[in-house]
Amino acid sequence: MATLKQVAAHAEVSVQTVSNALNAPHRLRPDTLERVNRSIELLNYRPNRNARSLRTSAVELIGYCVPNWPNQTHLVMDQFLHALCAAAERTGRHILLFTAPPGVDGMPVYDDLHARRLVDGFVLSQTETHDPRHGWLKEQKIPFISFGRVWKETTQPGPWVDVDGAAGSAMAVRHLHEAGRRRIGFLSWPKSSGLAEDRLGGWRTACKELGLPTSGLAVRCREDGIAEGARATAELLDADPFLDGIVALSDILALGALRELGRRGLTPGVDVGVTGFDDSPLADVVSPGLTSLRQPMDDIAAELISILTDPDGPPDASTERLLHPELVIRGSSAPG
Amino acid sequence: MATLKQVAAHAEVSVQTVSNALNAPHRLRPDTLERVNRSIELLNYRPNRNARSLRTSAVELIGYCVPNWPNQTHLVMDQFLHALCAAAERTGRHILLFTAPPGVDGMPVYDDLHARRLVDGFVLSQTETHDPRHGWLKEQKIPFISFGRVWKETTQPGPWVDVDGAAGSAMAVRHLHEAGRRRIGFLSWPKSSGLAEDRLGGWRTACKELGLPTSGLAVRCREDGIAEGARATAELLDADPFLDGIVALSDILALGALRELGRRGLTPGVDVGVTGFDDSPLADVVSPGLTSLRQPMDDIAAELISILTDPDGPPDASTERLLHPELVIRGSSAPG
DNA sequence: GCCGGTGTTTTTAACGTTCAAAGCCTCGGT
DNA sequence: ACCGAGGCTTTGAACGTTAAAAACACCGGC
Repeated sequence: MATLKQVAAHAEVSVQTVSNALNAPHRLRPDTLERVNRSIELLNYRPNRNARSLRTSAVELIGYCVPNWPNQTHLVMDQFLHALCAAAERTGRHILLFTAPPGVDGMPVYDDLHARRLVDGFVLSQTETHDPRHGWLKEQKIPFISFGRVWKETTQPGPWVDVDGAAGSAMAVRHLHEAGRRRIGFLSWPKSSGLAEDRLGGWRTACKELGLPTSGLAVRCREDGIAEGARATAELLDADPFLDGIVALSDILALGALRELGRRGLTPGVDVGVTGFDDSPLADVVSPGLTSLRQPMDDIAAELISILTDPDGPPDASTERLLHPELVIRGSSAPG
Repeated sequence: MATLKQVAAHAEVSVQTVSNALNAPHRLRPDTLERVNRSIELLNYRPNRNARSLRTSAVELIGYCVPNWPNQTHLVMDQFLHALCAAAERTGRHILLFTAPPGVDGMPVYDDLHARRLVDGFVLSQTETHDPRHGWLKEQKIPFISFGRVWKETTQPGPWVDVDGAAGSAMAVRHLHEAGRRRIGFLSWPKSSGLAEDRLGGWRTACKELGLPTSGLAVRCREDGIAEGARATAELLDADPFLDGIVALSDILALGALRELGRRGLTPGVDVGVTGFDDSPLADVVSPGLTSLRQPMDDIAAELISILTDPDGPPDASTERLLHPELVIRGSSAPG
């Protein structure tokens, strides 16, 4: 394994000159640069990242805690991780995975990773209502960025990137309206979820703008499951037989809706238009395909990395970015 | 950020003594150890991993290439990653994620990560038939371990951990047989897939052992999709109206089977028993639940890490571990 | 011929840790 | 009292890199 010293000897320059050839090539005379580069090439030199990090005290690694909540399905996690990695690599960085207990119990793990210089900062996701990690990291002055808002106002939430759920619901409503739907229901979660309130609000606003009814058309599911989605759909249909559209808070709930419609002999996309959220692999795999709101993962990841690694303004200055989802139309909302 | 030097000054010992307190405590007199530990605690000292790695040339990081094959769904990737992280952490290591082009085009990326000392070795997954990575890494003497066999014999495949697909299929067949099924079909993939041939072989062997017919009961699907699974199921049912069991190579194909059964008015679990593979989130989410063969992720991960980080015998000595899947029984194979 | 300036290269000194070897006790045996 | 052995601790050097400062070479102006 070649070192700077060996390259320097080969090119007959000092060690520092080789270092400069890599980090500040403009400082070298063109012919020297050329000669050094030839030696680098010839000896197949690669800088030792540990030595560099020791000197500069920056490891170019970003920590991400891989979530493990068995009750909540992470259907788009692989998409997210791939996008995050790719974005990090575009800035010469990488993602370091770790596990930690949820909530405040996990804080020692974050602290340790940072204190031992395994990472420069963190990307958080699965942000909870009142997520304690934000305040804690901020206090420790550990750089971080959150995918997802901290919904209830803690003391100074810290920087985040999120997708505009209200806008997404509104897009779904307008799409169904254009397809002729006039009585559009909404499958929601318990009130405690900020994400749910956001998406529900978008549905309500859009319906009002279009002159559509909302009263009695929103049902809250107890959890994110197919069975709950089906139950809630049954409840909606029992209360209003003329229901012809359903906007669901998640793909899973939407699948429940599809199932209940099928059970009643109604055809999704023909009798009732259905949309989900997040465009998980499920959406493309059921029949008819599920119309869903895709999270722009590449943009999200790029924003996360860009804010976290911004050399000036530390991300401490509460940066906030709200991105728009994209409606992916499949058979569940439009026949054919 | 406290350093060894500061701790040493505080405890009134030399730097090396503090280092020993951490790495070889038996070398210290009990009272010295106690005093040093108090100083460490008091100053909240954490060793700087970069400095340590520079000195010892081991980074305690394991590279894992996050796959990105849009055509193939990675429904259990989050389970795998969590298990892998946890297993790595149990040995004081972490997982570093990266992206790379598939096949031999990605090799420079692996090479670079290793040469620059960002990782000590690699965990490979999504191993392909004739996967070029094994030979290449072996040649470069870069430590690696593969999740999944290299099916066609390349020159010296290298160490791997895998799940016994044949045993899994056989378990599924025996389970269906116990439930009274006597004509059990198999949904497969093209012959080129080693994984498919493995699982298909297990079905055939088990059927023969139990005296069940196999001729004409295996269908090959062109790809891993719901539609293909449904088509193949239709083909099976058209050819043999008395078919009462289906072992599918994947959960996705099994979902296709469920769909086709429903279309024909047949009830999964009652009229025809269906099983899938991998126990993806899908299996728990459809109705009836899909009986499926769970991959023992924690064991897999533990084996991967243990072989890769084995201090004696380098994993170069072709180590091979074949683990058993576990049958998770749900409504698709047994009524109730 | 000397001066200051500009552009290029080298020297020196770290970054925080561990390894190898040397040093210093203390103690039992002669 | 002296020696050698063991247990514990310190010393010195190194891992490979970069920042800062110093040195050098060249040039145009006076």
